[in-house]
Amino acid sequence: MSKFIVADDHPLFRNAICQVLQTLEEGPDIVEAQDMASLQTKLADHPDADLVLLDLHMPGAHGFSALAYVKGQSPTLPVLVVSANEKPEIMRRAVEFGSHGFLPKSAGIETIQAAICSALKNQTWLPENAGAHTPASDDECKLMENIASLTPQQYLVLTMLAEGLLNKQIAYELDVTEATIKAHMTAIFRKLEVRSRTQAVLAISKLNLEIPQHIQD
Amino acid sequence: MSKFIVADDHPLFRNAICQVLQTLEEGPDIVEAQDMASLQTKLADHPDADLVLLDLHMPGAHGFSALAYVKGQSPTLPVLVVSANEKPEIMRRAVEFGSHGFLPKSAGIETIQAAICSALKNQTWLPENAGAHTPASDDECKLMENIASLTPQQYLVLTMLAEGLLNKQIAYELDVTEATIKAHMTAIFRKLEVRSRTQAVLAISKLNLEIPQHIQD
DNA sequence: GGAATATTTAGACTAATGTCTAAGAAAAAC
DNA sequence: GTTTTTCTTAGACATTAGTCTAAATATTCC
Repeated sequence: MSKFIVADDHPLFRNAICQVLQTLEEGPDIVEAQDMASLQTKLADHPDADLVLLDLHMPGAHGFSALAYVKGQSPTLPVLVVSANEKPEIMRRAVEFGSHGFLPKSAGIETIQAAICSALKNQTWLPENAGAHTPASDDECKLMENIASLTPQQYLVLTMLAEGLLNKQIAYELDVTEATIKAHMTAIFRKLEVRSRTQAVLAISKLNLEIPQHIQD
Repeated sequence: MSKFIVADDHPLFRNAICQVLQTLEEGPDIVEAQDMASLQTKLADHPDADLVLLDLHMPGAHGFSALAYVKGQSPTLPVLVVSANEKPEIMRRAVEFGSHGFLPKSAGIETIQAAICSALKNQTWLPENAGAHTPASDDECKLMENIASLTPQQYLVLTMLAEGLLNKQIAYELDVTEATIKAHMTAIFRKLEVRSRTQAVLAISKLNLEIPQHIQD
């Protein structure tokens, strides 16, 4: 019996995915996450998971940085990126960045089944229209590695920084003192090899998905 | 006789465009710019220009914010966006944001001629594969207007901020004091309706082109 | 010419950032 | 069960950021 983590902010879609998972085997163990914070928890709580289905558009998930984080926390856990975005570059970069494939949300049931089976067998799956492979730049790969090296709390702080929040506000949200946030910031800057919060925001922006979410919805 | 401003950082491509312009009429007046700073100068020096051919990938041009700036400075001057990017969303957004069309760099001579003629006649031109129209969000349009309201110097400071520079560094580059940069920053924040440099960077990032430049080149 | 706008700067201040040292507590890894 | 990593916090400190008031200069618009 396999254990799945389904990370998507859309309840209807999570439900649909669960339906498909149940066609693959009897009573699969399914863990759901509706945002990046809950995914962080579920990841830590279920180290025995066999596959993550990850929507890069979840609240708190800043594009590919979310993938970097999951791969950093669980390097051997297969990840299948799920997105409404169907651009070949995105699909290929998802694989380049360590996922086991890309599943467009428009896919039919058979396609979804095939992709999941491939990922469980540790194979990569891509839609037919993904086209030729374009390698990601060294800079980008380096950045993915750097983000993967962040601890869970550091990643959380980084995403809140990427919302434009002040240290004070982040501290309040996380119910810790500002000193703690400052310590995290310094650590984050070191790992991302930047010297200020502005540069950190610029770095993470480079991993953003291409189309702003509000356009394609 | 028409006057053209050709803004592209690639000398070969500028040259090619000039060739095409010369097929359209006898001895056209052609002004060239290789980066955003020189485009700012040329725009100010040539208020009688009839058309701008604008590459959004020029150094200093942060995606659509460059278009916003040109439209803000010269609201009635037709702009033809030129880019290697051929994504329909980009093309349509270019028009949505006030340009008179989108010219893919892969276009043939006849196509380029047609696009330029359309723009000169104040008509909009789009490639056939641009597809259906998707309106930009209100937020995005508002942001374009806000950027268009920036003065030339303010825009310049904003782009340097978007490079991750400190006030002190920007002041040194522009050969003014830090007090001047601070004054510009305060003005920029007001116009962009943000409260910190971090938020300003996030705002301008929303107008970035979809694919990082190093991938598609 | 006069009015409005853009650019520049200073000084004084407040607030926010960021680093360093040091250290306690909790959780995870081995 | 000890070691390592993570998370937390404090205090002191230096730097940077940002606002406000005020003003000089230059350009442009009408």
